[in-house]
Amino acid sequence: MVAKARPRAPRGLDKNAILKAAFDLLAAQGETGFSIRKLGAKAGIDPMTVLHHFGSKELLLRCIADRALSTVMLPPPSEDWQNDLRSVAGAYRDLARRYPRLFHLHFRFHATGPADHATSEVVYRAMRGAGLPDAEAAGVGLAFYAFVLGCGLAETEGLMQPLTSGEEAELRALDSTHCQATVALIPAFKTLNSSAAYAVAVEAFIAGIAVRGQGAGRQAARTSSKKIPELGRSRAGGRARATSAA
Amino acid sequence: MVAKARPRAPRGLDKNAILKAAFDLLAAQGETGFSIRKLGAKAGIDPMTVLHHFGSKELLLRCIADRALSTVMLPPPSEDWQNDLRSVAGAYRDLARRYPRLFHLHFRFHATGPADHATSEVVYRAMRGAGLPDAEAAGVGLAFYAFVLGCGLAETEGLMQPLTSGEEAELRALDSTHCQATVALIPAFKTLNSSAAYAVAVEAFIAGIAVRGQGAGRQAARTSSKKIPELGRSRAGGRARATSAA
DNA sequence: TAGTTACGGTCTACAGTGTAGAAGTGTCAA
DNA sequence: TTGACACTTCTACACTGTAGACCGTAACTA
Repeated sequence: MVAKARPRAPRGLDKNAILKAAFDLLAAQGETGFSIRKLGAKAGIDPMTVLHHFGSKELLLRCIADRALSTVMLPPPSEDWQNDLRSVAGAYRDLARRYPRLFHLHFRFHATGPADHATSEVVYRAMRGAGLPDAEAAGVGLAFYAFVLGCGLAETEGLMQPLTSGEEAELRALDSTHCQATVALIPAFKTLNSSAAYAVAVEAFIAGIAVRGQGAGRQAARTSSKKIPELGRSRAGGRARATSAA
Repeated sequence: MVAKARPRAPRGLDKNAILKAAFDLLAAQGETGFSIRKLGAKAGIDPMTVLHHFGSKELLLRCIADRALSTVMLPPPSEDWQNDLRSVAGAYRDLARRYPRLFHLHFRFHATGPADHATSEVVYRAMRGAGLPDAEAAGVGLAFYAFVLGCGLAETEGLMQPLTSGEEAELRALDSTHCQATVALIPAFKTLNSSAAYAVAVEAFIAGIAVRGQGAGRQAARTSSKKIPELGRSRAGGRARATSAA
């Protein structure tokens, strides 16, 4: 019994080193392959040391998400609100592609920390720059954020990938009278370019915000669109039916 | 030893009854409070019976997601593609609000089963109806789907809720020179109406798609917007800087 | 009718999880 | 020297998903 392998004494491992190890492990293995015990083994410390520093696994994950967010690079806001929105969208797409295994955390732990505030400031500034009234700028800004997060998550989850042969077979087996458009787009799905799709969708959203802002700026809106709802979803036209097939 | 409490014999519990119990448990407790053992206890069966029918917890969750999706009611596609998109957006928002504890599953297990195909057919049909070329219709259709899912998830995760007093204090503590727009919007955040925000964002996206479709229909586009990128994100203007504060 | 097979259901056991509580070890101030 | 304190580790508990063996019943075959 010469010496205990791990004396119970301070070892100079600061919180940041543990966080870095946790970040790397999660980024590499994903959430299913991530556990406090595995982290301890990888970092060469007792699992309970991790909890002593971070309180719980939940709080540790929150710190990891914050750390990922802090790597987001964003040019300073300019006079061109449209380009500012493109920058935000591009930065978050970058984030999703750099850390696909942990991007989903940004949905769970949103809007905590200064990194997020700097980004959202750009978004809200853009919404006002587009001419939206404050009452709409707040909501549409959040929706733009949700759009960007949703697209990033869709990409990390494989929704934006080109069709595999197995999926193609599944689509071809669909009733071509009821799924005419889906079947017609199969070639497009096979050659899907997620970067292009993302860019076009962002452009569309920005163009729509511009339309909305111009309308609000000139008059009471209600010029270009038949109706601009103030509340609730429109469910007009057609009897509702279940989408599930027989 | 009169009788074993649970004879190992068929008990008439079909897969569907187990699925219903699982659905209810997950919808009520959320994923953290959901386990095979708890489900077994609630349904009065052995936990292994669940696995015998569903193979694994993962596959069971997939079935639960499919079941939720099959409750989506959607009017049949009409001649008005804009209204069709509103219907899809409204139906998914409904879904998120009805089952907030399990909505996130639709990101993990996307596009499996006939229910989803019926919905996405409406989306792709709308994209073509808007005048988008097939190469764009596929990607923008998926992005619209990601947008809808993202907004739904944002709502279930609390991102779209009115500001609490604690969050308000946090925002007020921000540097008002760097976060001018954010601070200015605090009153709007306090009275945020998520239904209205959702509706306005959907209108904006639809309007943007209409603009894009008209441009593509008439000429080569490049009329209303300075540039319409074909690929990649634009990162023009300004030196990049980290958004994390000192 | 007897034998076989297939299936539904259960039991046990294993390797793993997060974390509460206690205890050891070092550093620094009083 | 004596506390107080922060850091680290150990032990233990309640819980998880699930592999593999086992049992009962029903249906089919010879």
